[in-house]
Amino acid sequence: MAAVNNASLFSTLNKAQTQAVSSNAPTVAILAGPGSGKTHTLTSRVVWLVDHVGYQPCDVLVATFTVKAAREMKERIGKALGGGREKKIVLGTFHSIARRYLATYGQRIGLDPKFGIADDSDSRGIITRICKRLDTKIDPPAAKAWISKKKARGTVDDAPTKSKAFMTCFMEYQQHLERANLLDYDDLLVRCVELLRRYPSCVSNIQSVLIDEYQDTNGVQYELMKLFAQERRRITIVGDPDQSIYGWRSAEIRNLFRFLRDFNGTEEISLEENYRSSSSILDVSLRVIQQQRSLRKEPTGRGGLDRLQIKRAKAMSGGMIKEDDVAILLRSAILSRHVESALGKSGIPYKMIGGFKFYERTEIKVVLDYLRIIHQPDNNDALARIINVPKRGIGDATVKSLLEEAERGSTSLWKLLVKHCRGDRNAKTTIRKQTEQKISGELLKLINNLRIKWADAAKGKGFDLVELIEQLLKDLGFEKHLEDTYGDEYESRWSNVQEFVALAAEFMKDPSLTEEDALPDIASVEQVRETDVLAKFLANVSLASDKQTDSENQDKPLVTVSTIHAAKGLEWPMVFIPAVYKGSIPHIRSDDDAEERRLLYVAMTRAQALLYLSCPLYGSHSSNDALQLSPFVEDLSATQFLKRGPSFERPTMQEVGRILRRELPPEDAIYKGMAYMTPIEDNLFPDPTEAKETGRSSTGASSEARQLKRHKTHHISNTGQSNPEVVEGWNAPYSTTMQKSSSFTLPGFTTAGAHHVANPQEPRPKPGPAAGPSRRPVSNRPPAQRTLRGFVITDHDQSKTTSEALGPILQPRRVLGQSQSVGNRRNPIYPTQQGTPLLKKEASGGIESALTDHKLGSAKITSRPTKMTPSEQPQAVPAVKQYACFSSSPTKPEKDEEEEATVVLAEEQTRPASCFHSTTVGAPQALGFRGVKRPAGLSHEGIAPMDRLKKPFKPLTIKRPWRKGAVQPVYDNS
DNA sequence: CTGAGATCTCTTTTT
DNA sequence: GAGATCTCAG
Repeated sequence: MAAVNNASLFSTLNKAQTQAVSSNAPTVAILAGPGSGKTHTLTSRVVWLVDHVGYQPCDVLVATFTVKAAREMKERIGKALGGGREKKIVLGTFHSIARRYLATYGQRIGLDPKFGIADDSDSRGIITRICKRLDTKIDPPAAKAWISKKKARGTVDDAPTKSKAFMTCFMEYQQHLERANLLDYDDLLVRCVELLRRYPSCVSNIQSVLIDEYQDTNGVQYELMKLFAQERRRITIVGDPDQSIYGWRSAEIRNLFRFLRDFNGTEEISLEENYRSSSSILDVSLRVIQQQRSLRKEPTGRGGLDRLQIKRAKAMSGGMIKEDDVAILLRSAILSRHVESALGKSGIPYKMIGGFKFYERTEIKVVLDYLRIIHQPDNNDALARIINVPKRGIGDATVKSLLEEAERGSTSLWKLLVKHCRGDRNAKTTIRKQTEQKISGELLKLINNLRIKWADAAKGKGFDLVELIEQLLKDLGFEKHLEDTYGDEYESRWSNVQEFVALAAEFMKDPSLTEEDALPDIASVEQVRETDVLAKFLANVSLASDKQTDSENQDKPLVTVSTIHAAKGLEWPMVFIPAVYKGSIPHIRSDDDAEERRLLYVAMTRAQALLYLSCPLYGSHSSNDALQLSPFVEDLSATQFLKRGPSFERPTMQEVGRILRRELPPEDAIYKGMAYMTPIEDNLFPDPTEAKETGRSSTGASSEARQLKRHKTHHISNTGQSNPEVVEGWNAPYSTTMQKSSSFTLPGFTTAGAHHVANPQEPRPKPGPAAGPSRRPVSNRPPAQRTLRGFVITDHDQSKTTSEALGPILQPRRVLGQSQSVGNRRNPIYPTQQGTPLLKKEASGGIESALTDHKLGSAKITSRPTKMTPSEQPQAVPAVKQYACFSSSPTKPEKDEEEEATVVLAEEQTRPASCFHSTTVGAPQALGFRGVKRPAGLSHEGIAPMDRLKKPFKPLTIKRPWRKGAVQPVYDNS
């Protein structure tokens, strides 16, 4: 069997991947950059382990970090493995796997098998209450973060005084959870570690452990991984430190070291050679960008909105690009509102991933809380939340005092209420007669009834989860309640509830879709079989806080709107990142700029062919300040903002088609299809001059902003469902355009012709249609690939290497021509540009060019004499969008540069869309027009991924007992 | 004390 | 643009 399977298995793998998949080393570390086929490699390895090595699927454990990744992994393994065998694999997020072990074996460590999961809002609520009660000055969110860190990491280093208050809070919190029989997310991991330490037999069957996105592991997860694998110590990890974006969740890149240290003889494999496809993407994208650049000279239009771009892209590609090829990635989920409403108005179908939490909706939470109480009446928090929903005449004050009373008496709220209604309570808190009746009759009775029914159901009385929920809704008069509370808005709320019921039904139909299957039986180890569907359902809700909507919408192509975090591991032909402004990315509340930078990097590398970054000019709410472009792209944008949005001209689309390996329909077919709409050019936005005419010259940012706001409301009420393309884009007078544009609060627009494009790996040798996807030799190294090692070096030798490597970049100002973007080491990137490579040392020292090329912003820093002083910088910013295009096309002729300077100058007053172009380097201009002082260097703190790329490559310093390719450890695969 | 209406405040990312 | 919090009438 092996032979046949292997053939097909390896046919889709390149050499490095093959090596990774079929490695016989007990521990394998696969280090790879974006787009190098990590997931594919990992899934293939699972297949190999099962089909070739011969492990039972149930003896293989695969852990991921996000639900989506788990789902995808399962699907892909399922496809590759066949026969539904993937269901036997212990696969899921760390949390979900931990939960399964705890549910099955947790009793051994004194866990009540009916434990519930305290989700984020539960924890927050509990901690907030504790903080209030303790009357400490500590900030609940801070306390929460501290506690979580402490659990996830084991230690927290901070001032002892701080720790003390936090510690008290921590202990109270823990007690509270225990009383309510809850585990929070961190507890799932911590307790599972405890379990597996004390009872290794629970995982004695596990032959091999595989970890996806290893760079996201935190301390506990690392322990857990080791414990999962304790029987055989066979582990495969896959990761890319540059995509480490979960530092806030205590992910520690350091775990890579630990891994290499703890597992001597780890085989390390870089998936460099597989960068082929991406590399050709780079190459081709280059040309795409060029096409766009050539358009810049036409003075027709500028700016644009992604929703329009989407339509245009679709039209101009004759349907080659469809909605589902497009993703809009956001730093924060809240931003999706704007995007969603804009998409909605344009009639573009979309789906939202991440951030948007169905189960967090109030109406759903109420139902869930009832279910949780039915499952476990002692859940005080849940009970307290719904005790007065629907209104029963109990107010906050009473609830609070009841809760305190319960706490004092070491009992639960539920028990207290039951007692009270039976009349054996020495009332400390008075409850009114009327209220008492309601509680007794409507709440306690209702819940008790359902509990009894549910208990009977367990004995096979044919009462399932859906019926339970429906009964609950009926008994509660929930629809009426919603109507009373939400008025005309109630319909959507009620439909959410109905959707929830449908989800429950789906869950019942096929629990394995949403939730894992039972853990494998282990001879001689006794298990508690999870029989309670309700428990599983609730756990699933807590651990997979998003619904799966895919099933119904699969026929229609949908644009994806997603948080960047949730987009990790995915890719799309066309990607928009519409909020690249300071405060969003890096986020205002983030204290780790390097991580924010990686985040942007992750976002950008999701793009296969087309990448657009944009920056709105104003915040959406009451901010008087114009938004500033994210410092991460400052240097890029300074040179690469385009006046206009992208043009999806035929040559461009042809290249896109090549990248995607799709066929672009013939020209006539395309134009036939777009008879009545879609401007070919993106000229939504007025010229600077026109902007002035519309009365938009500087009157101060704040009044502008206000004006904007008015426009916004105005617009919303006035624009019907008419074809937005026509209305706004084309025939409408500018005033309308402005209104329309301002209605979209993420308007500014920075196109980036693919991140890759921003930094060409090579000079385009002969820009010709020959640039096919597979043409490039595999020697091109994916930049990020090395970085894992780069990182490793970093820890040892950081200061030195870094400062040397980054020295030139850190220099804030340089004179034109003196420095140059970091191009390909072997070949100066832009033939026409003068200047020397930034990193001479490396240039001679031989890091691969690609490593440095990959750098996003800083690789491109070049500068020229400042043309304007800071005092010339504009104060006011009219409402026009900015478009930026990251490109890497060759230097423009001098003339062009002059032109550009002029354009930028014009923007000084009127702030039209500004246009940057990487090749028309001009950071100072950007400086000028934005009125921002540029930081001394991009990489002021931490080592951003792209910066790390600049470090010379060194092999890992960790000693290993054998060399690659030499003696391999023998599998004891008896 | 409750409940309705008004006002303030925020807003990361995921399990 | 929703949630938490505050204010005041009953």
